Amino acid sequence: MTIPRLLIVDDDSEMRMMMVTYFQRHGFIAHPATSEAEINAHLAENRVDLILLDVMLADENGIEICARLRSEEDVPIILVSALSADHQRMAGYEVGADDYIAKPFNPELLIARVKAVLRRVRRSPSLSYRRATSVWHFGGWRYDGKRDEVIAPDGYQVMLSSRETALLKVLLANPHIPLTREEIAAALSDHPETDAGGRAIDVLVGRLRSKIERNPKAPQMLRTERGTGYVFACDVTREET
Amino acid sequence: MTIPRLLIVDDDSEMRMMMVTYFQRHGFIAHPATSEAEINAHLAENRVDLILLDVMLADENGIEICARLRSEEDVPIILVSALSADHQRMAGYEVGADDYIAKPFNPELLIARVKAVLRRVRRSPSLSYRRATSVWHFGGWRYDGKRDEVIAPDGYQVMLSSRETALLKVLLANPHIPLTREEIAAALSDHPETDAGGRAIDVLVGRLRSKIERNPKAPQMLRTERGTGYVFACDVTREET
DNA sequence: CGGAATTGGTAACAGCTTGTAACAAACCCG
DNA sequence: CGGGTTTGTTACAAGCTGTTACCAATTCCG
Repeated sequence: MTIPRLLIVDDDSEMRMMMVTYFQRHGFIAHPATSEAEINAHLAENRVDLILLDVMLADENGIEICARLRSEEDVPIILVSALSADHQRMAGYEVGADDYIAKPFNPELLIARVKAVLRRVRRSPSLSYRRATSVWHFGGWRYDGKRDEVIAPDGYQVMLSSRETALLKVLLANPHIPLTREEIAAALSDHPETDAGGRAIDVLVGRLRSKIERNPKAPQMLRTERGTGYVFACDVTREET
Repeated sequence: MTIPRLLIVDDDSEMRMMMVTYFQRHGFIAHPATSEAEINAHLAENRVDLILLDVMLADENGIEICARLRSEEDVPIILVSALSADHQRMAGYEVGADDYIAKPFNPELLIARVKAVLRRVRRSPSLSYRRATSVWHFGGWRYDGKRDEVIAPDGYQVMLSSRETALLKVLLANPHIPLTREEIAAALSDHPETDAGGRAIDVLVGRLRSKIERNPKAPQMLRTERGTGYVFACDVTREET
């Protein structure tokens, strides 16, 4: 676990430096900033784990800064403000702040809340924009969306019809999420109403099972959720390219 | 984006139902619970995105419950409490809560803070938190939550229906803890009120007994607690994988 | 202690959901 | 066109689940 890097944004120099030294003394890396320009300059050059942003800066508005940052970045932001009325807090949360802390604050509590946000952030892998890849792996199987090839764990290629392939793609896009027949039908077709009457999805599911399930009578991956629909109960990974 | 699923834990029935309906009216899926046993029972069977946990329950301590949940699970937790002193809030954050909200609270602000936590959580790959399924052992039996396989002590596989499996999971999540029929029904169903009338749970228990008890007439594991409900009187271990 | 009342067990049943074989229509491609 | 393939429909069988009814077990209470 690396040391968390904070950016402390406050235009009151005494408060700013007090916070910086306080966090440093508690094992954080903390840098000061006083304006949106400084935030941007710092972000351009440094990794930051969390921004502590005062809402009332000299002639800038922390809420607006937060909104602008959020429109581009996913950096966690905790707003700090002497304005503690509910509607002011709401405004902070509405522009995407992770927390809103009223001044004056208990320094220990501030650290606890910073840690709470970091804990949550650290658990989620950083969101990185990844080029869409077309090769999927699931339970030993491999599906190459570019060539439309489905390869079984034993290496043999399995031939799927176009409809079966389409169903597989829908399932791969929604692993572990129960899908109703209606949702599947809608995802498969530009004319969802076509499937209105009948059991088309059931039959389609059955046919796909017969090709990709080892024992179609006791499906491991393409499970039935009685009363709901079907779930693809299988971890899916997209191949890095 | 799927609808967020909340679990509202409060022992004051008026407050609990008020919150549940309020969240439902704002587009959330919300389920009530009153105790740690109910939380476990619900988590065993349902996806949950966030738990709103009252700190002062009848004879349980929300802080301790939070600590126990956190020691195993990564489900987001917001603590709610009438105790708003700094050291009490600190205690909440220290056991891993994502936020700590004082009662009485502004309902709109509560929703804003719930959304703030969910926003942060949603970056993670799996949309909804689901209790980690692994392999469970109990009295010589083995249940593989991933494959949904139940293996008897003699090595043979026993086929359970989906409802029977769901019941087994609830029991495994609460060994040695008496569960009322209502708690079981609530964990098994998205619409607890459906089971209102009848003996569905009794019959379900009977069917499960007939499959996993050596002598269903004198159940060793799935015991009846007359006047209360049922207990899973069996040590359960979760295999580390 | 004994009879009534309460509580739990379960067989039987009915309603509903799902699986799938069989058929027919549509489609594809030479 | 003409054969093979794919796909939706239908019909039936099988399975799942809640309800009811009845009986057994337990508890209550005079």
